[in-house]
Amino acid sequence: MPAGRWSEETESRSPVDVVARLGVVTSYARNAEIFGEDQAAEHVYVVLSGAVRICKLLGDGRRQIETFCLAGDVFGWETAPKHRFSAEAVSECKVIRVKKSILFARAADDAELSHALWALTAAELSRTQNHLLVLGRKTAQERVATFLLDMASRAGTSQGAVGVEVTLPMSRQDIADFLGLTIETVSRTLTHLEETAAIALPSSRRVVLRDSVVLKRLNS
Amino acid sequence: MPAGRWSEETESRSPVDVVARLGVVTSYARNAEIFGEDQAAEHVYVVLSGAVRICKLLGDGRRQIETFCLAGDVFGWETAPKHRFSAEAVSECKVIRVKKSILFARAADDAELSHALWALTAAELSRTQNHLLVLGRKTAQERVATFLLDMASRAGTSQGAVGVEVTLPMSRQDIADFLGLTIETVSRTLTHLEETAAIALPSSRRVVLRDSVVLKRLNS
DNA sequence: CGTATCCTTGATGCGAGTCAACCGAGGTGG
DNA sequence: CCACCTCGGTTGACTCGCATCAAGGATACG
Repeated sequence: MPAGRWSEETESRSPVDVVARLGVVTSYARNAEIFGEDQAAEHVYVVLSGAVRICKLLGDGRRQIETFCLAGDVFGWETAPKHRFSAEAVSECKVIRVKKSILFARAADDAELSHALWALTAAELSRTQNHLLVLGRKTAQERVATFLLDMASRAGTSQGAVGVEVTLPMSRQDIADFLGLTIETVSRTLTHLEETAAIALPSSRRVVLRDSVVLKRLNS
Repeated sequence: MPAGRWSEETESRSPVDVVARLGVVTSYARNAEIFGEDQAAEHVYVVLSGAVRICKLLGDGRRQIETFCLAGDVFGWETAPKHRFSAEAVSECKVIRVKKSILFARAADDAELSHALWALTAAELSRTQNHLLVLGRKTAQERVATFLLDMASRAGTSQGAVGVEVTLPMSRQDIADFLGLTIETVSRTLTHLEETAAIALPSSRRVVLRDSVVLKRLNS
């Protein structure tokens, strides 16, 4: 496993690998809680396989999913001593858990690692800011289209290829709570996109992006 | 100006001061653009006085304000070589502009500064994530209440003091674009909060928090 | 005093939420 | 093997909160 220099533009494999080598692997069952809100934040996690949802709850049970973490993504990241959100396994998944104290100690005299930690946080901030625009200003159709394109690009498919099939690891409820919609609206919107031939739905969890021009127009 | 050790929990004055000493001061008129979307991101900024809005636009003109930066706040922060949002002066304001390259060079062999940069980014991420919950799941009343409490606490008033008056530097349109609402809904909601004695509005830009219990219940 | 800008208020419409029924894929046990 | 249940998803009828459209005030400024 080569060290690989960190560069500002690319999300090099290196920092995640560095983190990975310092921790231990744990498995979680579907819907298992990895950590809860207000729990002590002692670890940082890297997803190896499966998917994790990061969520916040309101007193009356309303839920907002901040992000979904797929293989290679890092979460648990915080300066605060307590987590300000919870993390749950969307599907059966494996994650690496690393003590924050160990990581920080190492970063203190490793400028490269230190920069990598910062870059990862900045990247997450950028994604979160994009999502703000989605939740604040986009319609249901636009939200769903944005979500599908995002999932497709994260699944590593070549950008804009026609007929790409994406398998969604999460339920409609998860999608709804991520997009600030209800389960019914998500379902109806997907049906509508299928009726207008923008996508195909061979099964509820599998989506084929048919007309990426239409989807991208909805994306902005 | 003492160096002051950076501590993980407190937002020490030190890192901002360090940044401040490396840059030059510039003034901007109301509504002036400080930088635009897709412009080269060569500087980082610190607000000295006044307020700045950070925004993103959709093709058809819909706008989402990501955050308002007040005195002491840092913005412009990004790993990417181009800005992914624009920054505009909400009111007459003064900011310090620092070359990112200089700052980064310094951070490379100053672990403390490096940690400070990371902590600032993490803090902004945390605020952005809270705002996701607001935009995704809160009602208009809750959004406005959350906003008012946030502005009050940032204005440095003692938490929860009754009768605190906050002066809002931004227009109703700015508030609406921050909260994912329309100007009319913001106005009506403020009127409604006034009618129910939760707040008082001596003038349109000045808000007195009368019943912080009601406001806090709306906050979650 | 006129005008521009910002804010408020009212009437009306629509997109998404709510409530409720139904469908279909597994899974389990008689 | 089939009856039954459960769980996730879809669909329909209706409601409601916020947006839209449209006037009308208030404040500041030349």
